[in-house]
Amino acid sequence: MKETDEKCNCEGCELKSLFFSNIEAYEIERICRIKIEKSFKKGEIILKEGDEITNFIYLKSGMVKLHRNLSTKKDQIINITKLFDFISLFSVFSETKYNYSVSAIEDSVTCNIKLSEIRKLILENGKFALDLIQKMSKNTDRIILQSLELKQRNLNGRVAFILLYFAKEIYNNLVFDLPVSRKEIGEYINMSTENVIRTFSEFRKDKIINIFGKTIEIIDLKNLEQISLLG
Amino acid sequence: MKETDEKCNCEGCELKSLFFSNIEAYEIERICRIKIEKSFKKGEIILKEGDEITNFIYLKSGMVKLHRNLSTKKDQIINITKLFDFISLFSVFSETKYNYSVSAIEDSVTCNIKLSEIRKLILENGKFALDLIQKMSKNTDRIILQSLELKQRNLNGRVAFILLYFAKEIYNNLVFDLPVSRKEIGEYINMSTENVIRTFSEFRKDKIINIFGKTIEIIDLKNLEQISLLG
DNA sequence: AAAGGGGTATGACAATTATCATATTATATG
DNA sequence: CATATAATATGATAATTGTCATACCCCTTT
Repeated sequence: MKETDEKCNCEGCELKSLFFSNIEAYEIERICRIKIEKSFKKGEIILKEGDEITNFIYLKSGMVKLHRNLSTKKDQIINITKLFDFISLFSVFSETKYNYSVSAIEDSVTCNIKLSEIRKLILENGKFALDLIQKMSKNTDRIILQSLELKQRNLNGRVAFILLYFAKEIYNNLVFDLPVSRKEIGEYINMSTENVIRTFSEFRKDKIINIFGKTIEIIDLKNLEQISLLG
Repeated sequence: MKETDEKCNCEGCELKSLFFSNIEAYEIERICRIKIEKSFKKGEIILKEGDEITNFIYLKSGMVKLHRNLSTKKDQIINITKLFDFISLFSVFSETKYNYSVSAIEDSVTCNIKLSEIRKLILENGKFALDLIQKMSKNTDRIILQSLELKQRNLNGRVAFILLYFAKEIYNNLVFDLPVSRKEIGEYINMSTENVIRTFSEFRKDKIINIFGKTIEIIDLKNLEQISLLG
């Protein structure tokens, strides 16, 4: 992990709309001084279950997984998410310690702002508060709904669903590189590694997808959507 | 459903702390005028998937289930919750229409405040905004974590978990009346009705619980906790 | 070059869970 | 009060899913 303490270069940041469109110039100045950018290499842990919650963190670039430990050998993945998402997501305003971890699954950059500063902004700036509530709601909604969608499906349906999630929501492309191993996909959609691999193979045999290592190509979108719908 | 338009009688309401402790007297007056209390009989629908989101709703008394329709015959229960919970919970600030329904599983009373008024309060009153964010976070956190806990467990574990949820979180008692049918429990913890019944029977045979119709008595708490932990 | 580890892959088998059938009891409704 | 309907209950069986074993490949480390 590397801290960059450069000058405020948030012009390119999409979250500017949240943090800056409603904020007076002098407030921007303050946020700029106090925000800390951190870089993480693929595989590095951004925050760990049990860590004190002191900062409001969002993902400026890269991709991360939210996960929690079930036992020495087993992990449960809560969400895989990309650009401009809040990653210190839930719990931030309701707990003192994280009950989940966040790890970089690609080289990532986070922007960190002291929670106390965010609290101050909420107290002082109603427009900011309202925007923040909306952004946070979108995020938690997404997690809840995805979890509900996944758990009603059988194995085929779950694999189809998650492939479509990667293609449509994450990569916006029918060809993409899986950012995680088959094992991690299993931890995400709640099935054994072997069955993830097996289902991939079946989809390949049925000419629904092509597989080249981590690279997936969806070749029969309609069929995959149907499996996700019915499965 | 019955609307009661009586004078402001919110003194006994626990949510007063949220709505009133941070609000000036004239604001209280306004909220009082605009809030609408509604009563629902057991089984009545409080709000329906697809309804326009116009009000901020919380449960003043009774018990409700949040659920969504999967097909003509199948329902998925998202959460069962009681006194003083937000029930127009997620989506309120991020969608225009509800993507879930809420039904009364006991006679219930809701308090309804126009969303526009809540928005106004957020904009004008930072302390209120911060409290609201915390309350909402607690609620969505609870749903996400319960969902994660449930889906890692096998059937025995899930049934044990949900019985403990009722005993500890909802009724605060080792003896309680199930507020829902076995079918609904299955929809909640994602298993077939038959297996819910079967698991209940097994727990009874193993002298972990007693069953008298809807009444459940936990007689071997330690064992049930162990099953919930390991299952 | 050898050894070890993790990821991918596949088959065989075991365990879990759902479904179907049927019966009984409760509850609602005319 | 009778009758339909839903809820509870249990057994038998089928379908789904997980586990174990094995193999291969691709790294990294020694």
